[in-house]
Amino acid sequence: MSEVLADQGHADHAVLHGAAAERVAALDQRYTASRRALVHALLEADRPLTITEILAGAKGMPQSSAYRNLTVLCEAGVARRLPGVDDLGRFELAEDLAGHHHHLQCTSCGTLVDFAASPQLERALVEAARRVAAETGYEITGHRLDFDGRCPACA
Amino acid sequence: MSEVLADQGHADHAVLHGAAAERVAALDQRYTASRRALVHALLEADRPLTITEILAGAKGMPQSSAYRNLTVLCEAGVARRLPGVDDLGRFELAEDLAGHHHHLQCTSCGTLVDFAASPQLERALVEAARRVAAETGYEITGHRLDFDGRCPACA
DNA sequence: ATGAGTGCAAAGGCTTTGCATTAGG
DNA sequence: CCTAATGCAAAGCCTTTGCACTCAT
Repeated sequence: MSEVLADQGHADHAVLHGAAAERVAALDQRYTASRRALVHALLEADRPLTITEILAGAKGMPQSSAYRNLTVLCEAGVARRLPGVDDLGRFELAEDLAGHHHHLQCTSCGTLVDFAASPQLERALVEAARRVAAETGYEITGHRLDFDGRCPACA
Repeated sequence: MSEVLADQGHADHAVLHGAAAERVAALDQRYTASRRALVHALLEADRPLTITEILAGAKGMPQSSAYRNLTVLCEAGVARRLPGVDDLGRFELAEDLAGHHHHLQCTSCGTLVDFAASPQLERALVEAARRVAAETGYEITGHRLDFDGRCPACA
C-alpha cells in the first residue's frame, strides 16, 4: 500500500527512474520525457491507473503516445498492465519495482486499491502454488490475489 | 477442477439446467434454446470460455445473441464474466453452480484452467479479507486467486 | 395479441497502427 | 546522419445497440 511501497521520498524516485531507464535501454530504446512522465504518474499513485487517469495527469500527452509508451514500459519490465472488472486497461509499476502487493477492487465503480497481504498468507499462497504445480505440471511463476467488494463511496 | 466440479454425470446437468431456468425465470425471462445452449457450453468446459470459443461450439448462434444472452445469464446469477487477462471476455458458470475455484493461467498461450484451493488456504483468504475490510472500509464480497505460469504444452 | 427473444447490421468505445515529422545519440 | 519517438488521424477489434421479425404464452 501507499505508505509502505511508495512515497519513500524523492531519492527513491530517482533510483526508480534510473532502473526504468536501464531496462528501457536494454531494449535499445530511449527513456524519453513522456516515458519518464508515465513512470512518474505510476509512481505517484498508490493504485493502478487507467489510461484516462494517466492522461488527465500528464496533460498534453496524446493517447497514442501513452499507449505506445506504456507498451514499451511493459515490454521493458518497468510497468504491468492488469485486467479490470470493467475492461479498462489499468497500469502499475512492475512488482519488482513497486513491491509485491494485491488489489482490492470495487465491483461497482471498478477502482482498484493496493494492499499487502500478511506474510503468513503469502507463505500459504506460495505453498499452494507448489502443490498446484505438482498436480498440474504447470510451472508456476507467480500469483494474483484480488478481493472484490464495494468501496466506502459506493456502499 | 474438472474431476471435482464438473463432469458429474448427466443427472447433474439436468439439475443445473433446472436451476438456471429458475434463476432466469426469476427475472421474468425465458430459458430459451440459445440460453440453454450457452449454459451447456459452459457446463461442458472445465475452464472459462471466450465468446469465440462459445460460438465455435454453438454453431449458428449469432454473436449478438451470445452476448445478449450471456448478459442475461450473468444478471440472473447463472454465469459470470471474468476480467479478461488478454481483454477477451471469458465466461464461466456462477460459483454457486460450478463450485468455488480458482484459475491457473498460462502466460504464454493465455488459456485458463480451473483448480480448487485447499480448505486451509480458503480459510486464510477469508481471514485476510476480513482484515483488509476492517482496514479499508470496503465491504468485501469475494476473492479471486490466480496463479500464473506456463502450461506443460508451452513450457 | 403482447411482450420477450432473435438476427442482421450499424454504431460505440478503447486500443492499435500508418505515415510524415521531429528529436535524440 | 540514422534510427527511434512523436502526433495526428484513420483503422481495428470486441462489444453493444437499434430495429424489424418471430415466437411463446
